[in-house]
Amino acid sequence: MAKRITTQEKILNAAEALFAEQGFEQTSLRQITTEANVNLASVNYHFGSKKALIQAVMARYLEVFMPKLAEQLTVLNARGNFSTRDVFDCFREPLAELKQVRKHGPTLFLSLLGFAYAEIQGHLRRYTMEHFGEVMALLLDTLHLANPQLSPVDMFWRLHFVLGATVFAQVSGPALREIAAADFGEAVAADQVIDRLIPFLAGGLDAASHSSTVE
Amino acid sequence: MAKRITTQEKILNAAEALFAEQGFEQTSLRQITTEANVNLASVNYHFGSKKALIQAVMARYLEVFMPKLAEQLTVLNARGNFSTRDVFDCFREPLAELKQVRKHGPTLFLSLLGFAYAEIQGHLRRYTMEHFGEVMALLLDTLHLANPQLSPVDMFWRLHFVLGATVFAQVSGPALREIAAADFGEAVAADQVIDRLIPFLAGGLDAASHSSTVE
DNA sequence: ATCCATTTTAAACATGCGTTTTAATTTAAA
DNA sequence: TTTAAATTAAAACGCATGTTTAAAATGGAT
Repeated sequence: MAKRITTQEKILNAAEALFAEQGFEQTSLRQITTEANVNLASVNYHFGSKKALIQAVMARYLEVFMPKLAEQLTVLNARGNFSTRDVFDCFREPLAELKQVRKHGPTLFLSLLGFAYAEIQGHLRRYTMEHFGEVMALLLDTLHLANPQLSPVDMFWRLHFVLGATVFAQVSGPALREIAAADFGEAVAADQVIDRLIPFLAGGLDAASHSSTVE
Repeated sequence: MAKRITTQEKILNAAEALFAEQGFEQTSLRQITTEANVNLASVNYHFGSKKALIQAVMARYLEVFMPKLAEQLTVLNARGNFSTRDVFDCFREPLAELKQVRKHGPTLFLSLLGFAYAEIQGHLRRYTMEHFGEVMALLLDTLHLANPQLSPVDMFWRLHFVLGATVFAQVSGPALREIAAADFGEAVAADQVIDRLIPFLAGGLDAASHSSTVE
């Protein structure tokens, strides 16, 4: 009664695991096909190119995550009178929803997103902007409503600072957790990193702008 | 009376410019030697390998920056009674000092640091930790003194969130500045990104810890 | 001026990459 | 069962990389 796993799925599963661990550019098709026990050429047969494979891996998560996030943000906007913290909490549920895609979906997705953002200079940039664009704009508007004292351009920059910190925490998370465990004897689960991160991000976003703090 | 520029210097100058723009792995030795107008093999002759060249490029800045930073932090610790903002301000002077190394030294160095941190999974990690280790520990202690309400392990994580946001702002800075200019009609110089960043970071670091904000 | 170590040069090497090709095999419909 | 399409398989292609080799050129010291 075990579900038949197609070659495409075998490739996607092996690819996403290796991508999340090493990044896109550092992972070769030969690694992927070896791990998936399929022929090298099958990647180009089923997906056309490595670029297309990367997009397919991302799409599997984005198509679940993005609508959910947009929905949460829309609800919050309709409610009105909310804080920065409320905006960030909109991410929790859509992220948890990714467990349905894959067991460790939330963690995998954040790692993938991290590498995608890190390699945004390359071919992923256009694709990312196309799919992130409108949700990003909605997020930007929502954050602006939560922090009307900040100008839109200030909010733009701070949102990207937030993304940078998040992405980096995720990408270098394993290494940092290892160091933290060694230096403080305190093991931290991957999920708890986000709990540490959110107050930091909210505090940064809510801070007074530079123009009003210049001495 | 123009100072004689050696082949090694020509290589270092061309390499650092390309590294700061594209990252280490994305820059080939052929690009570097073409830009520097030297022979391809001269890199391996003078530096031994590409790895060693990368370290030489970083070392030129680290050897100036790190002692200056340690000095500033030591002075601040001796003074006592300081804020997070004071700690961050310790970075300004050592960074400005890099103009003596190179005209656009501060910007170049931050970009290089960003890529180094981003590629920390590779061979740069050990080298980075060796040279950053003790200064990082001093920085951590100093930040803890500025924020005694946070536990050391909390501070550890927040410091890395800070580094992540900084690094990312630098690495993806050019692309973001382009977008900001298009969307807001507001051109932002590279230096001003740091002015936007510092209040954000200080606000994040000073935020209440998660344990006291859990609902 | 000669000699020897240093440096520069051109060429080739070995390796890994994404992709393409061509044939074999499997699958499913007629 | 036959037939045609879809899939898998093995091999090679073309290209770019870091590195090495061996000869040529350079530059001081004797």
